[in-house]
Amino acid sequence: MNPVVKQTVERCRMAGLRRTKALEELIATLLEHDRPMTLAELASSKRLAEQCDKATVFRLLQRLAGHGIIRRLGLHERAAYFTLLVPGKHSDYLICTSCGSIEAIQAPCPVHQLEEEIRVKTGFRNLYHELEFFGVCPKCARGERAG
Amino acid sequence: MNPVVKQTVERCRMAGLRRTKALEELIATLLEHDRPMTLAELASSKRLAEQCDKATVFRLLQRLAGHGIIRRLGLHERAAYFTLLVPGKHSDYLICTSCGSIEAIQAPCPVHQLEEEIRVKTGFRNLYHELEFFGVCPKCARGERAG
DNA sequence: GTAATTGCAAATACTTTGCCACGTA
DNA sequence: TACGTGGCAAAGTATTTGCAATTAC
Repeated sequence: MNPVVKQTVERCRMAGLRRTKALEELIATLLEHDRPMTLAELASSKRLAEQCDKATVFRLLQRLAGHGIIRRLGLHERAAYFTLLVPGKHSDYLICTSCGSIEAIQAPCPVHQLEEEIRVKTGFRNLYHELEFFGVCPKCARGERAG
Repeated sequence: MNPVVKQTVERCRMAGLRRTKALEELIATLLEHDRPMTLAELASSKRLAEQCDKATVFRLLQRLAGHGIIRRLGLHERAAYFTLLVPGKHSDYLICTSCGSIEAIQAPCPVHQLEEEIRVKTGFRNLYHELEFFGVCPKCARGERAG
């Protein structure tokens, strides 16, 4: 099993969750796609479609989000997106408003200092941020895909 | 009439939209609240509740977003949020995950340079970003409001 | 006069829950 | 054994659309 999957399942165990097949497949699926995914995408993905019901995936996502193992994101679509939180790793995203493609941005995030200032000035706890860039990708701009 | 409302309605007219009472009230409502609002909030706000149907507000929001007068935001809630785009003004937001309060952040946005790099490297068109900070506000942390 | 806009009601889309069966610890 | 989990189906919430009537230009 992929070491990050193993490590994440271990975090789930620490948090008091039971080690089920569905849990492992969900984490593996999120990890191998390496981008935020919707409930519908997850529930119909190869690993999970055969494994369990959509309601189960939903409840798993809820539990994992509650324990800080995954995070729920907005991203403008009607459906919510979920992304695996790997300790020490932070991602911002670049999203095409035409075809809906989503990719993680590699560049170092320029927001940490502002985040620190906000933490100090406002007294907010458990502060984190989300940064997304939206635009029309070159393919869509060329008309290769309709939007 | 508030000059920003007037100016924004004028932009709508330029874009080919008709000047209706509902349009003016919608823009005035968004402006006076000065924070992103949901369709439900807007449709039930004092100015709009008496003015028109929720479907009308929905379609107005759609049209305005299509013409770049307002923008649709994610913000983690199930409902979509909408914010007025005033030329030359950019806001990032600080959101309490416990009570749901939303406030605009005054500090200059630290993302412009990265945005420029992304524009150049990826060839994305019409690029813009959204930056939100989430956390638990001091009131909620003190237990004044349940979460 | 003509096309955009609106209201009402019905249809969708996505999420969330109830209840009882099942599996992990 | 006990309690977290899972399946199925039904309910809930927010969005989106059809169509005939109305209104801005």
